[in-house]
Amino acid sequence: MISIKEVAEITGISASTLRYYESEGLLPYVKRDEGGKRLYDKEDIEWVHFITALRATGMPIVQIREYVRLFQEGNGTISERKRMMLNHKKEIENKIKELYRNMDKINYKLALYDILEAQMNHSSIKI
Amino acid sequence: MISIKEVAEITGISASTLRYYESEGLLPYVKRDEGGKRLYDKEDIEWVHFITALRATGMPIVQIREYVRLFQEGNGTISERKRMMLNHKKEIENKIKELYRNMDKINYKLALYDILEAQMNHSSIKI
DNA sequence: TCGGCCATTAAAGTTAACTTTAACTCAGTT
DNA sequence: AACTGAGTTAAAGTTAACTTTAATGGCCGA
Repeated sequence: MISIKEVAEITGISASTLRYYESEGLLPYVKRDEGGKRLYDKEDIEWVHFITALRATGMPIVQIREYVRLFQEGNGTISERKRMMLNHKKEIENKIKELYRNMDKINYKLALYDILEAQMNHSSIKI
Repeated sequence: MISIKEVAEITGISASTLRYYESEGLLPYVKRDEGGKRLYDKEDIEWVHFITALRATGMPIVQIREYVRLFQEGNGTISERKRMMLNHKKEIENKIKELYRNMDKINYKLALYDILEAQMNHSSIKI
């Protein structure tokens, strides 16, 4: 059972963001000590890591909250949760494809710069 | 020379966003007709497409503005512009790598769901 | 000349995801 | 007893990138 500060250090998510995530229903059941301070166990940390992966891939907080809600409902929601993850995986794949497509345009620009520079060298013009 | 509405239709960027981009210095030298209405030529449309690629890959508007500023300065800034594009390309590559890394975590979750579902089928529990 | 459509600007509003602040408490140290 | 450091909450603030609104005007066909 570790403090919020330690979780922040381990996960790279700031203490205030951890509190914010909790207030948004992304981290239910975080325990407290006698003084009311948050205590995180190993499972909580794993969960923070997973949430971070969902966030880093663009899943909005409302959707993560919905996922957590389904999780709390129990095994009856497994197929729905699986469907959510499959959908999200497709979105990530699309995002990657779009990044590649747009990177092509930047590569094209870079190729033009190579030609421009070559021309300038050829005509002895210094940039 | 086409209207803002047509450019919006062609590029998928709304007219208000096109005006916003212009006000932010991303689209300099857009001409006007006698009535003060914007007129876009082929080059402008290409530029909108390129800006869109930069935006879609996460380049912030301030940085695009800086790129445009260098472009307007002329050929003396070619190496700097090329450097910017190379940097941005690296950022996109990193972004893609991070997406793959995080997708792995989602794939792991999906594998767990497969196991869970298999177990439930085996024990004749219906979800 | 009227309605409809398209345009203009400046300014205000929106949205998501945090972050910061203010006021307070509590535990341990000197 | 005072200080330090970490925690708490609720509320306000921030940021980027747009979007919407309000007030205005030109043009064109019926």
